Amino acid sequence: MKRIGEMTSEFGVTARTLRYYEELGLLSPVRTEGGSRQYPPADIARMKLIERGKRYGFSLEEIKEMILLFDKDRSGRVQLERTIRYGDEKLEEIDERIRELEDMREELTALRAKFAKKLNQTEGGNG
Amino acid sequence: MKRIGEMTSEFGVTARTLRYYEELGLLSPVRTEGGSRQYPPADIARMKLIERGKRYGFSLEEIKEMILLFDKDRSGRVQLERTIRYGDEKLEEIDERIRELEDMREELTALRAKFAKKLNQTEGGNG
DNA sequence: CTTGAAGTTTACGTGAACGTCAAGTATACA
DNA sequence: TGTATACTTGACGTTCACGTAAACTTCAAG
Repeated sequence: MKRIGEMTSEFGVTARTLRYYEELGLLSPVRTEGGSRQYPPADIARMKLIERGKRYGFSLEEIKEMILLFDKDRSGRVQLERTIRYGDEKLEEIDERIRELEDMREELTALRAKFAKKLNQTEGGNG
Repeated sequence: MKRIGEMTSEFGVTARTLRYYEELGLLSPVRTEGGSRQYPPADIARMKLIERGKRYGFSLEEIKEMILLFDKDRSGRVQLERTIRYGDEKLEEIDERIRELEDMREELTALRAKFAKKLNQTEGGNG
Protein backbone atom coordinates (compact mmCIF):
# COMPACT_ATOMS: atom_id res chain seq x y z
CA MET A 1 0.00 0.00 0.00
CA LYS A 2 1.65 3.20 -1.19
CA ARG A 3 0.88 6.74 -0.24
CA ILE A 4 0.20 9.39 -2.84
CA GLY A 5 3.71 10.83 -2.66
CA GLU A 6 5.30 7.51 -3.48
CA MET A 7 2.92 7.13 -6.39
CA THR A 8 3.81 10.52 -7.84
CA SER A 9 7.54 9.74 -7.81
CA GLU A 10 7.00 6.22 -9.11
CA PHE A 11 4.89 7.29 -12.07
CA GLY A 12 6.05 10.82 -12.66
CA VAL A 13 2.62 12.35 -12.26
CA THR A 14 1.27 14.92 -9.81
CA ALA A 15 -1.04 14.22 -6.89
CA ARG A 16 -3.70 16.19 -8.73
CA THR A 17 -3.50 13.71 -11.57
CA LEU A 18 -3.97 10.72 -9.24
CA ARG A 19 -6.95 12.38 -7.59
CA TYR A 20 -8.40 13.17 -10.98
CA TYR A 21 -8.05 9.54 -12.06
CA GLU A 22 -9.81 8.52 -8.88
CA GLU A 23 -12.57 11.01 -9.61
CA LEU A 24 -13.07 9.29 -12.99
CA GLY A 25 -13.13 5.88 -11.37
CA LEU A 26 -9.79 4.75 -12.75
CA LEU A 27 -8.19 4.28 -9.35
CA SER A 28 -9.66 3.16 -6.04
CA PRO A 29 -7.30 3.88 -3.16
CA VAL A 30 -8.45 3.02 0.35
CA ARG A 31 -8.12 5.48 3.22
CA THR A 32 -6.25 5.60 6.49
CA GLU A 33 -8.15 6.53 9.61
CA GLY A 34 -7.08 10.13 9.10
CA GLY A 35 -8.25 10.17 5.50
CA SER A 36 -4.99 9.78 3.59
CA ARG A 37 -5.06 7.73 0.41
CA GLN A 38 -3.42 4.31 0.31
CA TYR A 39 -2.90 2.82 -3.12
CA PRO A 40 -3.11 -0.98 -3.30
CA PRO A 41 -1.10 -3.08 -5.82
CA ALA A 42 -4.15 -3.20 -8.08
CA ASP A 43 -3.94 0.58 -8.50
CA ILE A 44 -0.28 0.30 -9.44
CA ALA A 45 -1.17 -2.21 -12.16
CA ARG A 46 -3.92 0.17 -13.30
CA MET A 47 -1.48 3.04 -13.50
CA LYS A 48 0.71 1.00 -15.82
CA LEU A 49 -2.30 0.38 -18.01
CA ILE A 50 -3.15 4.08 -17.93
CA GLU A 51 0.42 5.01 -18.91
CA ARG A 52 0.31 2.74 -21.90
CA GLY A 53 -3.18 3.73 -22.91
CA LYS A 54 -2.16 7.37 -22.92
CA ARG A 55 0.89 6.70 -25.04
CA TYR A 56 -1.45 5.27 -27.64
CA GLY A 57 -3.80 8.21 -27.68
CA PHE A 58 -6.69 6.66 -25.81
CA SER A 59 -8.90 8.93 -23.76
CA LEU A 60 -9.23 8.28 -20.05
CA GLU A 61 -12.79 7.11 -20.70
CA GLU A 62 -11.54 4.49 -23.15
CA ILE A 63 -8.82 3.46 -20.74
CA LYS A 64 -11.47 3.05 -18.08
CA GLU A 65 -13.29 0.55 -20.29
CA MET A 66 -10.08 -1.40 -20.73
CA ILE A 67 -9.42 -1.40 -17.01
CA LEU A 68 -12.87 -2.82 -16.45
CA LEU A 69 -12.05 -5.50 -19.00
CA PHE A 70 -8.88 -6.48 -17.16
CA ASP A 71 -10.50 -6.09 -13.79
CA LYS A 72 -13.93 -7.55 -13.69
CA ASP A 73 -14.45 -11.02 -12.44
CA ARG A 74 -17.02 -11.95 -15.02
CA SER A 75 -18.80 -15.15 -14.20
CA GLY A 76 -21.97 -15.22 -16.29
CA ARG A 77 -21.82 -17.05 -19.64
CA VAL A 78 -23.14 -14.10 -21.60
CA GLN A 79 -20.78 -11.71 -19.83
CA LEU A 80 -17.86 -14.01 -20.60
CA GLU A 81 -18.77 -14.26 -24.26
CA ARG A 82 -19.18 -10.53 -24.48
CA THR A 83 -15.81 -10.00 -22.84
CA ILE A 84 -14.12 -12.38 -25.23
CA ARG A 85 -15.63 -10.63 -28.22
CA TYR A 86 -14.57 -7.25 -26.88
CA GLY A 87 -11.08 -8.60 -26.32
CA ASP A 88 -10.96 -9.92 -29.87
CA GLU A 89 -11.83 -6.47 -31.16
CA LYS A 90 -9.03 -4.94 -29.11
CA LEU A 91 -6.66 -7.58 -30.43
CA GLU A 92 -7.50 -6.62 -33.99
CA GLU A 93 -6.95 -2.96 -33.17
CA ILE A 94 -3.59 -3.79 -31.70
CA ASP A 95 -2.61 -5.82 -34.75
CA GLU A 96 -3.63 -2.94 -36.98
CA ARG A 97 -1.50 -0.57 -34.93
CA ILE A 98 1.47 -2.88 -35.08
CA ARG A 99 1.12 -3.03 -38.86
CA GLU A 100 0.97 0.74 -39.07
CA LEU A 101 3.99 1.16 -36.87
CA GLU A 102 5.92 -1.27 -39.01
CA ASP A 103 4.97 0.73 -42.08
CA MET A 104 6.20 3.90 -40.41
CA ARG A 105 9.36 2.09 -39.49
CA GLU A 106 10.00 1.17 -43.09
CA GLU A 107 9.31 4.69 -44.30
CA LEU A 108 11.63 6.16 -41.74
CA THR A 109 14.34 3.65 -42.58
CA ALA A 110 14.05 4.44 -46.27
CA LEU A 111 14.20 8.14 -45.49
CA ARG A 112 17.23 7.58 -43.33
CA ALA A 113 18.96 5.72 -46.15
CA LYS A 114 18.17 8.56 -48.54
CA PHE A 115 19.66 11.13 -46.20
CA ALA A 116 22.69 8.97 -45.52
CA LYS A 117 23.34 8.67 -49.23
CA LYS A 118 23.00 12.40 -49.65
CA LEU A 119 25.43 12.82 -46.79
CA ASN A 120 27.98 10.62 -48.54
CA GLN A 121 27.67 12.64 -51.72
CA THR A 122 28.25 15.78 -49.71
CA GLU A 123 31.40 14.19 -48.27
CA GLY A 124 34.17 16.68 -48.25
CA GLY A 125 31.79 19.40 -49.38
CA ASN A 126 30.51 22.16 -47.17
CA GLY A 127 27.29 23.12 -45.24
CA MET B 1 -5.59 20.55 -55.87
CA LYS B 2 -8.59 19.81 -53.65
CA ARG B 3 -11.02 22.23 -52.10
CA ILE B 4 -11.78 22.17 -48.41
CA GLY B 5 -15.03 20.25 -48.87
CA GLU B 6 -13.30 17.41 -50.64
CA MET B 7 -10.70 17.29 -47.90
CA THR B 8 -13.30 17.03 -45.16
CA SER B 9 -15.00 14.06 -46.80
CA GLU B 10 -11.71 12.41 -47.66
CA PHE B 11 -10.33 12.61 -44.13
CA GLY B 12 -13.49 12.70 -42.06
CA VAL B 13 -12.64 15.98 -40.38
CA THR B 14 -14.43 19.33 -40.33
CA ALA B 15 -13.38 22.46 -42.19
CA ARG B 16 -12.65 24.02 -38.83
CA THR B 17 -10.10 21.32 -38.18
CA LEU B 18 -8.32 21.94 -41.48
CA ARG B 19 -8.22 25.68 -40.84
CA TYR B 20 -6.91 25.04 -37.36
CA TYR B 21 -4.14 22.84 -38.71
CA GLU B 22 -3.27 25.60 -41.14
CA GLU B 23 -3.19 28.09 -38.27
CA LEU B 24 -0.64 25.87 -36.54
CA GLY B 25 1.43 25.61 -39.69
CA LEU B 26 0.66 21.95 -40.37
CA LEU B 27 -1.00 22.60 -43.73
CA SER B 28 -0.26 25.21 -46.38
CA PRO B 29 -3.07 25.44 -48.91
CA VAL B 30 -2.76 28.01 -51.67
CA ARG B 31 -5.62 30.36 -52.53
CA THR B 32 -7.82 30.97 -55.55
CA GLU B 33 -8.23 34.54 -56.74
CA GLY B 34 -11.39 34.76 -54.65
CA GLY B 35 -9.68 33.49 -51.51
CA SER B 36 -10.80 29.86 -51.39
CA ARG B 37 -8.31 27.30 -50.12
CA GLN B 38 -6.76 24.80 -52.52
CA TYR B 39 -4.95 21.88 -50.95
CA PRO B 40 -1.99 20.53 -52.93
CA PRO B 41 -0.93 16.84 -52.85
CA ALA B 42 1.68 17.69 -50.23
CA ASP B 43 -1.10 18.66 -47.82
CA ILE B 44 -2.83 15.35 -48.43
CA ALA B 45 0.36 13.51 -47.53
CA ARG B 46 0.62 15.69 -44.45
CA MET B 47 -2.92 14.86 -43.43
CA LYS B 48 -2.06 11.17 -43.53
CA LEU B 49 0.88 11.85 -41.27
CA ILE B 50 -1.35 13.86 -38.95
CA GLU B 51 -3.92 11.05 -38.81
CA ARG B 52 -1.29 8.55 -37.78
CA GLY B 53 0.39 10.87 -35.37
CA LYS B 54 -2.89 11.45 -33.60
CA ARG B 55 -3.59 7.75 -33.34
CA TYR B 56 -0.35 7.43 -31.43
CA GLY B 57 -1.11 10.19 -28.98
CA PHE B 58 1.25 12.82 -30.35
CA SER B 59 0.30 16.45 -29.90
CA LEU B 60 -0.13 18.60 -32.99
CA GLU B 61 3.10 20.38 -32.04
CA GLU B 62 4.99 17.10 -32.06
CA ILE B 63 3.37 16.14 -35.33
CA LYS B 64 4.51 19.44 -36.76
CA GLU B 65 8.11 18.58 -35.92
CA MET B 66 7.73 15.28 -37.71
CA ILE B 67 6.22 16.95 -40.75
CA LEU B 68 9.20 19.25 -40.89
CA LEU B 69 11.44 16.19 -40.75
CA PHE B 70 9.67 14.58 -43.69
CA ASP B 71 9.34 17.84 -45.52
CA LYS B 72 12.48 19.84 -45.38
CA ASP B 73 14.94 19.65 -48.17
CA ARG B 74 17.98 19.66 -45.93
CA SER B 75 21.15 20.23 -47.86
CA GLY B 76 23.79 21.27 -45.35
CA ARG B 77 26.02 18.56 -43.87
CA VAL B 78 25.25 19.49 -40.30
CA GLN B 79 21.54 19.68 -41.01
CA LEU B 80 21.65 16.26 -42.64
CA GLU B 81 23.49 14.71 -39.72
CA ARG B 82 21.06 16.28 -37.30
CA THR B 83 18.14 14.97 -39.28
CA ILE B 84 19.54 11.47 -39.36
CA ARG B 85 20.10 11.50 -35.62
CA TYR B 86 16.57 12.76 -35.03
CA GLY B 87 15.26 10.03 -37.32
CA ASP B 88 17.22 7.40 -35.42
CA GLU B 89 15.63 8.58 -32.19
CA LYS B 90 12.20 8.30 -33.75
CA LEU B 91 13.07 4.83 -34.99
CA GLU B 92 13.95 3.74 -31.48
CA GLU B 93 10.69 5.18 -30.18
CA ILE B 94 8.80 3.26 -32.81
CA ASP B 95 10.61 0.04 -31.95
CA GLU B 96 9.81 0.58 -28.30
CA ARG B 97 6.17 1.09 -29.14
CA ILE B 98 6.06 -2.03 -31.26
CA ARG B 99 7.55 -4.01 -28.38
CA GLU B 100 4.95 -2.61 -26.00
CA LEU B 101 2.12 -3.40 -28.36
CA GLU B 102 3.39 -6.95 -28.71
CA ASP B 103 3.44 -7.26 -24.95
CA MET B 104 -0.12 -6.01 -24.77
CA ARG B 105 -1.03 -8.48 -27.47
CA GLU B 106 0.37 -11.34 -25.45
CA GLU B 107 -1.39 -10.23 -22.30
CA LEU B 108 -4.68 -9.93 -24.11
CA THR B 109 -4.25 -13.31 -25.73
CA ALA B 110 -3.50 -14.92 -22.38
CA LEU B 111 -6.54 -13.21 -20.89
CA ARG B 112 -8.64 -14.42 -23.76
CA ALA B 113 -7.48 -17.98 -23.20
CA LYS B 114 -8.32 -17.69 -19.53
CA PHE B 115 -11.82 -16.48 -20.27
CA ALA B 116 -12.31 -19.13 -22.93
CA LYS B 117 -11.34 -21.84 -20.47
CA LYS B 118 -13.72 -20.42 -17.89
CA LEU B 119 -16.39 -20.42 -20.56
CA ASN B 120 -15.80 -24.10 -21.25
CA GLN B 121 -16.06 -24.92 -17.57
CA THR B 122 -19.33 -23.02 -17.45
CA GLU B 123 -20.57 -25.09 -20.39
CA GLY B 124 -24.14 -26.10 -19.76
CA GLY B 125 -24.07 -24.31 -16.41
CA ASN B 126 -25.58 -20.93 -15.64
CA GLY B 127 -24.50 -17.38 -14.73
C1' DC C 1 -27.63 36.95 -63.70
C1' DT C 2 -29.69 34.79 -60.10
C1' DT C 3 -29.58 31.34 -56.67
C1' DG C 4 -28.02 27.96 -53.52
C1' DA C 5 -24.23 25.43 -51.96
C1' DA C 6 -19.72 25.97 -50.43
C1' DG C 7 -16.29 28.84 -48.55
C1' DT C 8 -14.40 33.02 -45.75
C1' DT C 9 -13.10 35.53 -41.30
C1' DT C 10 -13.99 36.66 -36.51
C1' DA C 11 -14.89 35.36 -32.20
C1' DC C 12 -16.73 33.22 -28.37
C1' DG C 13 -17.81 28.33 -26.39
C1' DT C 14 -16.56 23.60 -24.84
C1' DG C 15 -14.78 19.14 -23.00
C1' DA C 16 -10.70 16.70 -21.55
C1' DA C 17 -6.96 16.64 -18.60
C1' DC C 18 -4.99 18.47 -15.62
C1' DG C 19 -2.42 23.13 -12.93
C1' DT C 20 -2.60 26.05 -9.10
C1' DC C 21 -3.78 28.36 -5.16
C1' DA C 22 -5.93 28.48 -0.34
C1' DA C 23 -6.96 26.86 4.03
C1' DG C 24 -7.16 23.32 6.88
C1' DT C 25 -5.70 18.20 8.65
C1' DA C 26 -2.43 13.90 9.12
C1' DT C 27 1.79 11.78 9.75
C1' DA C 28 6.55 11.17 11.03
C1' DC C 29 10.15 12.28 13.83
C1' DA C 30 13.15 14.68 17.35
C1' DT D 1 4.57 17.61 22.33
C1' DG D 2 6.10 20.47 18.91
C1' DT D 3 7.00 21.00 14.08
C1' DA D 4 8.20 20.10 9.46
C1' DT D 5 6.46 17.67 5.77
C1' DA D 6 2.79 15.32 3.51
C1' DC D 7 -1.84 15.14 2.56
C1' DT D 8 -6.89 16.75 2.38
C1' DT D 9 -10.86 19.09 0.00
C1' DG D 10 -12.68 22.74 -2.62
C1' DA D 11 -12.64 25.75 -6.42
C1' DC D 12 -11.14 28.51 -10.03
C1' DG D 13 -7.56 28.71 -14.03
C1' DT D 14 -5.30 26.90 -18.25
C1' DT D 15 -3.99 24.56 -22.58
C1' DC D 16 -5.17 21.79 -26.44
C1' DA D 17 -8.08 20.71 -30.09
C1' DC D 18 -11.43 21.78 -31.95
C1' DG D 19 -17.24 23.19 -32.09
C1' DT D 20 -20.40 26.60 -33.32
C1' DA D 21 -22.71 30.81 -34.63
C1' DA D 22 -22.80 35.20 -37.27
C1' DA D 23 -22.19 37.82 -41.12
C1' DC D 24 -20.33 37.96 -45.33
C1' DT D 25 -18.20 36.23 -50.13
C1' DT D 26 -17.13 32.89 -53.90
C1' DC D 27 -18.25 29.25 -56.91
C1' DA D 28 -20.93 26.22 -59.97
C1' DA D 29 -25.22 25.44 -62.31
C1' DG D 30 -29.24 26.72 -64.73
